[in-house]
This record gives sequence, C-alpha cells and structure tokens, in this order.
Amino acid sequence: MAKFLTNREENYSQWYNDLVIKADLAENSAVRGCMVIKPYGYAIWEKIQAGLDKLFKETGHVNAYFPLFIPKSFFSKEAAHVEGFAKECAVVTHYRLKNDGKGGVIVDPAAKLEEELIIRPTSETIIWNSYKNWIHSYRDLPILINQWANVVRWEMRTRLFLRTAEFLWQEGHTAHASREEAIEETQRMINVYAGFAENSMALPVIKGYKSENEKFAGAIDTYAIEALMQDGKALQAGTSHFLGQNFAKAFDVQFTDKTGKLDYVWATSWGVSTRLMGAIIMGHADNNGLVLPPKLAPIQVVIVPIFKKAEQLPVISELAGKIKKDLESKGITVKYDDRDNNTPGWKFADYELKGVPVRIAIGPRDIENGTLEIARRDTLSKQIIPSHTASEYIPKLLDEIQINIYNKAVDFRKENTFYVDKWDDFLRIIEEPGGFIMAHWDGTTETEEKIKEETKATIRCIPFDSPEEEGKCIYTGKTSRRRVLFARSY
RNA sequence: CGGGGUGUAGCGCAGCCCGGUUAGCGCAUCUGGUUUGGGACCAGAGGGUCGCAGGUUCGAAUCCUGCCACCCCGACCA
Repeated sequence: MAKFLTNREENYSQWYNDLVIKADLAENSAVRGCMVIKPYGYAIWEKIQAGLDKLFKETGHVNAYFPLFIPKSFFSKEAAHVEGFAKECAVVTHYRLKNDGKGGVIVDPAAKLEEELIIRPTSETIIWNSYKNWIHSYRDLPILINQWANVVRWEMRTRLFLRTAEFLWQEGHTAHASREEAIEETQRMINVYAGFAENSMALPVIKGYKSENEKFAGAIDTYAIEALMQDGKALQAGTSHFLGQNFAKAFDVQFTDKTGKLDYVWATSWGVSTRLMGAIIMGHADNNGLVLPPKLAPIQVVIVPIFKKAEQLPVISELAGKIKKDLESKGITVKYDDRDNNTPGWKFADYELKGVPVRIAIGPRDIENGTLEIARRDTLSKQIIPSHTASEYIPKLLDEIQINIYNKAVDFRKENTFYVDKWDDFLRIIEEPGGFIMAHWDGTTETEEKIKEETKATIRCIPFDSPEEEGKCIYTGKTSRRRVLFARSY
C-alpha cells in the first residue's frame, strides 16, 4: 500500500500534523498561529460539544454568553490572574481605519480607544463583573453558567488543535454561598470531564491536583485530568478550578447569607477546549490514520459499493439503502458512498484515514450470497456476515469497538507508567521510553523547577487516588508522603 | 527574542556548488478510453512573475547584496 503519512516512529510531530491535514480535520490559516477547522473536524467537535453540553445540563448548568472584549482595567483586578495571562494577550487599541492615500488603509490615530480592550484569554473577569450585579442574597445563589466561546492566547509556538492562538472551548463559571459547595462543584466538574474522556473519548485519564507552580492564575486549587499520548507525552485534557473568594473580592461581589451576615461569594471555573481533538488523535491513531471512538465519530458506518459494471450498482444501492435505513432507525450515522470517481480501494484507505469505525463493503458476490463484508477500524480485521443480521450486528460491533479502543489505551498507559525511586532511573526513563513516571517529591516549587530544567518533565498532577506511603523525594531525598505524576507534556 | 533550515505549478520535490536552447519530475486537476473485492492503467492536455527588490553579466532559478515569509529546536503555554 502506498504511504500517505510520515513515519510515526521517526517524527511524531510531523506525523501528527500530516494526519490532521490529510484526514481533513484542520489546516493552518493565513493568520499566524490560527487554525481553520474543516467540516469533518468540526463535525467531531460538534459531537464533543453535544456530549459535554448534555452532561452540563444534567448537572444543573445553563448556557450564556459574555463579550469577547475585556476592558483592561477589569483584567488587572485580580493580581495573580493578570500576571499569568499578561504575556499572551491580544489587545485592541483602535476602532477605525482610514485611507492612506496610496490605495491602502492605516489605523486611524484619531480613533484610539480611551481604554484598551483585551481579547479574552478566559472570561473570569468579564463574567464576575456581571455577577456583581446579579448577586445580592443567598437566594441568588448558586449561579451555574457555562459559555461556549472562542478565546485568544498569543502563544509563541502553536500546533494544530493542541495549541493555537485562537481556540474554541467551553468555560463554566459558577458562584456559590459556601466554600464547601464550591469545592464540591470543582470536584463534580473534574469528574464530569473524566467521565466524558473515558466513556466518550475512550481515553483513560488521571485526575489530580495541580502543583502550586502549574495551577491556574488566580485559583486556590486546580484539578486536572491528564492523558497519556502514544508518543509518551502527557496531555492536560481538562481543568477545574476552585477560585476561592479571589474573584469575588476583586470584583466586590458580596451576598447576604441566611443569618444576615455579609460575605464574599465562592467561585469555580472549569474548561475544556478543541485540544480534546488532539487527545483523540494522539491517543488512538495508528499508521493508517485516525481511529475515532464510535461515540464521537461523525460517520459511524460507511457503506462502499463494489461493482464492475454500472448495471450492477442499482441492486447494490437498494441493499445499501435498506441497511442504511435500518441502522439509522437505531440512531447510527451511516454514509453510503456510491461516488464512481474513486475505486473501492481508494475509499477503503480514505475512510481508514478518517477513522470511520465500521465499513461495510457490498459487491456482486455479496448480492449473490446474501452477505456483507464488515471491516472494523480498530483492529483492521474483516469478516463476512449474512446481510439480514446487519441491523443486529452493527450496533453491538460499535459498542465493542468503543470498549476495545478504551482498553487498548488503558493497556498502553499501564505499559508506560513507571514507579521510579532512583534519580538515574528517572533520567533514563524520561528519555526512553517516556510515559508517566510516578515518583516521590518533596513538595517544593524549587525541586519541581530543578527537575523541569534537567529533564523537561513537569508534575502533571498529584493524583487524587495516590495512596499515602513513606518515601523519599526522587531529587532531594527529603521525606515525602505520596507519589506524584511526572511527564513531559504538550 | 536566540540557534538552525527552507522558499521553484494546488501539494511534495529535483535543478543551484560549476550561469547558457523551450525550467523538470511525482501527486493532484481536465479530456478520452479501459477499469473497480485494498489508494487502477493507457494516451493526451492545462497549469510557473523560480519569495521580493536591487546588482554583476552578452546571458541569472543558478553568483553578490538587502529585505520578506514560512518551518524546526529553545524560552512561553489549555
């Protein structure tokens, strides 16, 4: 078979980039660092959106929308927050262009804004400015709002889906009457994300606390889910922040509690982005292209007709149409590809590249025998089934594929998670094969930074379920009570 | 902002060192035909300011100078 992708083992980055482009998910745009998401890629994002949105609603949240622009003064109200984002902000300074007299346009100096506007890198500030007006009493709480939006972070180096200057995401912003309730919400949402990653994206994740160094700018605590990619690097797939009263204090949002006492509101925020697309790609893809989990595949089943003479097509189409209708009635998305400008072999390879979970081929031989050829993307195996069993068999097969690719990812993570107690081993393993390293750490930022300098590995999280055990810090030898998760990351 | 690299057809590249007819190849596109159970084949066609500007020369994709753009490796990061 012809080679369509860069060799994955040789150059993983190049392979990833190739795959995103060739599978028709996205491409680089004319604007530096920005991405065009193409219809096929966006269709996957829509599935992700729909899945998450349902979970958000089930946990009591509603959607709303806040402005793209944030006045500079709002932005700087929370000290840690502005510190964390200042270096990557796009700023609007003018509101008008004018003719430069040479056939072009220039920014009109007369149209300078009184106060510059920041294009949101995240919306805490603009949202809490509104919450100030919405919250007066404990009766106004909780507020459980989510926003689907785009944000801009002016990154130095970008990669399709993993880090782009502008990206699509959702950000939840909640307000609560008590610390406990806010913490509970923070935990609830990290669990929602973990559940989605595992059930829908078929990717196992590790839930944990971020270290002081890695937590969100303005948060008291950041919880994250971390997934292991096939090149041995970690990907932060979602975060949920307990913001304490930091933003309420910055925006002076107080409420009267049941006893008539005035207190600041407790906050959380949480988000996932189009980066999840990158997680799906790097978590499951193989040398033939994408492997999409059935629950997120825009096309779950593709039917490819095989015919020698044009006269054979109507009979095949009739059967294909019937199967399509049967499957669709069970909620399965089916595409019948009867274009005659590509050969079946071309289509097979193309749908594999695009990660379609199940392919049905129907040819004259099948018409004669009353059979279908079923190929599954995850194992690349094929089998012949009686055509009348398709509407029973295919739904079960899709479930099986969903489970199988999850199990594969779990096995991969098991094989690439190392419990390390010696610094020499740490140095060796982080180079080859990479992966997750569970090691003791003395809890200090200094140590974390030294390890980062020497190995490029960071503390991805302090897993919630990391058992208490006596140990010595991998780097300093000081006492430690639990292992933390180290990895190189995206 | 540091270090390295590349700009030649829609995409991927060769040619450049050593200047010389009409700038070439693969993929893609279009036409016609044969094909179609794993990325088909044959024949033909279209498509180029050789990144931009200047210089050297009888002659520049090729040599020189300046500029621009993009990519990779760092610093930054969901």
